[in-house]
Amino acid sequence: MHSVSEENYIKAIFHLQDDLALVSTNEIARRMNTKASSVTDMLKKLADKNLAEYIPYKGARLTENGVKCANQIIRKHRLWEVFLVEKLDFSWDEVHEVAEQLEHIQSQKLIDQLDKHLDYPKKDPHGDPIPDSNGNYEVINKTLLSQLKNGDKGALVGVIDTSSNFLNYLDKHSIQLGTQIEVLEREDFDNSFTLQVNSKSLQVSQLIADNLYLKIFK
Amino acid sequence: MHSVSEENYIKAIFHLQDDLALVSTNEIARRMNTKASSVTDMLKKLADKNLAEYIPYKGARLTENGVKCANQIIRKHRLWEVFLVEKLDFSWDEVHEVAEQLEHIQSQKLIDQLDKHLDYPKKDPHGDPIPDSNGNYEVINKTLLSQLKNGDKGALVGVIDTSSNFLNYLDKHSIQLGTQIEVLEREDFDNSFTLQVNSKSLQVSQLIADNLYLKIFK
DNA sequence: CAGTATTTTTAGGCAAGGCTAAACTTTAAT
DNA sequence: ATTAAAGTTTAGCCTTGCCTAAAAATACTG
Repeated sequence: MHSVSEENYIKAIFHLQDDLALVSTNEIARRMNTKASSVTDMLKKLADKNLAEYIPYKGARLTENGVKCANQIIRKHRLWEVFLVEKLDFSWDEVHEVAEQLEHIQSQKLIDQLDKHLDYPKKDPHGDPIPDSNGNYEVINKTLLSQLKNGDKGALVGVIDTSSNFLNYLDKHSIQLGTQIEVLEREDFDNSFTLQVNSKSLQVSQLIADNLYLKIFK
Repeated sequence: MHSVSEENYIKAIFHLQDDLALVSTNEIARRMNTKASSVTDMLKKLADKNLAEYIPYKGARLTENGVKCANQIIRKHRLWEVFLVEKLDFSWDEVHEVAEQLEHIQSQKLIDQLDKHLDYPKKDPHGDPIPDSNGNYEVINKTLLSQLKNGDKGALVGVIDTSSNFLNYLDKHSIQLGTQIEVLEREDFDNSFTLQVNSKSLQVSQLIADNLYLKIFK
């Protein structure tokens, strides 16, 4: 199989890549907290293993093989997150770090049985879809809060940032998956929003609006 | 914290050491499937970190610190084994390899919550005691089958070898924890035994008798 | 107790994965 | 079209953990 380091690079490229576009060395380095030179080394290795396509000075993208691999890692990560929240009473801001470790455990039976034990969940605690054992997952219909206009209304179905800082902020305002949110006013000057949430009005910055996914009510 | 490799050495020394006696470099190398020279390197490192006492050419033993550390690793290993058997329907011969990986996950909360989720088990699926979070565990009153005499009788409370090969052998003869075993006859020539198990008579070699722990009926 | 056998350590190397500094491409801007 | 800035790669070095071969220490044996 692949080393932990390889798996982490695969995951990073997967999350950064947007369809056909190449992901740059620097983008990967930023996301992984390493140096560009280390990324170059690894990209060569991933290319050798046919996990990524690498064009020097241009960037890299995962091969079909690499995508398959990424999906399995993400499946494991998200299943463990569900386990931690549902069975071990972790809160949604505590799971990421531990799941980062658990996702690298190698055992097909383990992950199959875990999936079954959790009753084949479709989403993780942050609303992200869990790939099945073939790598397929439900595409979730969602829109970034920052793209909404006055009067738009929806329910929270996902978050992008899964850091404790951000999730604690949401908890503080009793915002969780499913919470209904309405845009009362959008301030074009700084892209901040005035929202109606839990029967209260709440002022949020662009950064926050850029990290919340809603399912819009028509 | 300590690296995976360090943890594995600590565990190996712990299992090999018999109270005060020093464990030799070669013993450790054999158990870890590495070379003696690698062991020497690591013993120096463990000594530097005050996890082991190392006397060149003589051997090593864990310090109090090292023992504490070993107990925590063993606690994690055995709790995960219980989890795999009780919650994910693994059989007792399948758990070891996966638990070897899971025992290195670093998260105090994870292990505390897992313990709670499993309702604070006292023994793992092979009958071995699970240390509590302070490193204390119940001493189990047990005797090696190979030390019994004709007519002795008891119940299986533990196994030493946890390999699939051995555990499958036991499964084949429907021997599990709690199974009653009586020594019908001991053959002094080759230390083999004729046992009464599950209302049948069973011939076992010394190797097998050396891997079964019984609690003797008085 | 001398000599051999065994065990252990040392010395030197290798692979993975990271780093810095220098060299080289590409991009952007005059 | 040059040139400066930004991005990327190369070269060389480091650490961890492992290895082999040789040297050193200890243990055994007659």
